[in-house]
Amino acid sequence: MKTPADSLSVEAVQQAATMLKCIGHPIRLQIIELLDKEGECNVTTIHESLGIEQAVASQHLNLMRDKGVLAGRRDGVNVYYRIVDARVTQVIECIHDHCQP
Amino acid sequence: MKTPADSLSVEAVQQAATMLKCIGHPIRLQIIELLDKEGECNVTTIHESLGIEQAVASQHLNLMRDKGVLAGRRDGVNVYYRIVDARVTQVIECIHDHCQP
DNA sequence: TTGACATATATGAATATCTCTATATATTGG
DNA sequence: CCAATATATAGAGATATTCATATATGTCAA
Repeated sequence: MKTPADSLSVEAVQQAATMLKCIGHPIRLQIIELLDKEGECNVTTIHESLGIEQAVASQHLNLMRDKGVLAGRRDGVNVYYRIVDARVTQVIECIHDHCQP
Repeated sequence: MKTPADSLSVEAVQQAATMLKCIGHPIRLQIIELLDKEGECNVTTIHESLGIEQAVASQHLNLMRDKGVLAGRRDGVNVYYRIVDARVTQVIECIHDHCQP
């Protein structure tokens, strides 16, 4: 049985919900998948890999960066994004473990 | 390094995104928390515990049931909801492990 | 059957999300 | 500086969410 200590605070629930909502979108989840696999990708790689418009990729990337899920690092003309929220990595691996056929 | 086998199919990504979006809402995540802790709850317990309108609780519960996250069982005048998507339980426990202060 | 209680649904308004097109900004090579 | 490439942003239209109010439905006891 669970104990009261297993409950998250209201703020923790809010934060967790924000993070989950952030990755709870097909395109964004695919981006997370790609970044989890590749470690780091620039915008062009992402939008070409997923077959989506560059602007759409950029918008989703900026959204996830604003929520603290991703971070971007500019290298010359490219911006490389990576996952910075460790919870996201954990959730993704959890899903890999439990969503495979 | 990851292998191609670590990637989810497009359908699996869609399914996973739907599930994550489902629990990526403060009220729904709190409901999940409660059900994970208590095992089963009726609508009144949920809406009173969370301090939300009965109709709102019912709406979120029906949404999650429609997405296959929850199931309800009627016992007389009450309907008891429980988590039926094992992935959700895993993700919640994962979040507990990584979101505590 | 009627009343009381629990749950579900309809509806609408406010707000948010999503994606497209077009354009702007940034960086570098020449 | 200029051209080329990469990335970001603005604006708008379509769609989806969210939550409140009101009402409907279901169950049981008397």
